[in-house]
Amino acid sequence: MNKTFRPTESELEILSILWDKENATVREVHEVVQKTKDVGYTTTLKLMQIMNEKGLVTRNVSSKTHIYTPTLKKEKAQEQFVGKMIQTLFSGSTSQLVMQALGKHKPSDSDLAEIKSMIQKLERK
Amino acid sequence: MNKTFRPTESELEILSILWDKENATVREVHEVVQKTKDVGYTTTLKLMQIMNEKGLVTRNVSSKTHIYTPTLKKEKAQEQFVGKMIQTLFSGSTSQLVMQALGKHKPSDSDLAEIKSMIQKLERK
DNA sequence: GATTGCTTACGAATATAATCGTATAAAATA
DNA sequence: TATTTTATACGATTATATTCGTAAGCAATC
Repeated sequence: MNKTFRPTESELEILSILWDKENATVREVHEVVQKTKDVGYTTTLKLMQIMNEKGLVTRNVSSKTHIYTPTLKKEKAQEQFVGKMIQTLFSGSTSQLVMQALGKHKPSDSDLAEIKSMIQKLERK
Repeated sequence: MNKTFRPTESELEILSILWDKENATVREVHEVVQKTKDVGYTTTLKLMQIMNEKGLVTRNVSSKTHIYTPTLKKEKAQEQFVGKMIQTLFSGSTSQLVMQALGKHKPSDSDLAEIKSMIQKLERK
């Protein structure tokens, strides 16, 4: 079994910061959050405490300043959100999602090459 | 200018039904909603009334039973959600999203061919 | 040792989303 | 025409998410 987490918008923002840094203190996270949102320190603290209760993160409490680590893996979250999006917005069609993404946000040439080789691999299956 | 709507989860579900049917009455929408969620008719009604206030849908009131039409276009919603997802979950990398999608949900051969031709078009740009 | 600053804990306020019950009117039907 | 069915309107409740103020403890600095 593998519980499916459904992080809220704010939680997702914090998670993406944690994914970036591997792990971090509330202050470190808050410093990044502040760049985009104007909220108080205790707001970020509270959110991270709630995320801990939900099991989205764990924390190391051995020193006064706690260190938070995400338990939900980035890949898992990507999988969940992409899957959900394909269902609700693209009528279950992966290719439609891919076309939309490529059309609106063109990747670099090397990225295109990478995608191409992936498609070739898929075709051989 | 072009206001960016941010439909909630329930609103998105209703929108996807409306996109499918072009337009529909509350009862028609509710019948589909009921297949997945166990909620009362007035809940669906209320949601659609709120969506009307927000401008997510318009409605034709000329007969007793109102007919609702989505104003937010499916393509626009796709664009918004895909863009947001690329930013928050894929560090701004379109190709990463594409790879994830292709890896987890393999499209049909004809869809793959379609994607391939799209890539070729992009390469020429 | 007293003061200042940083940290967590936690209750409470506020905002937003979702749900439903009831009233009322129109239409369908008995 | 009386009754039943179906629709909207809308207030109220409940659930969930977000925000912040304040208390208390610890540590660095004065």
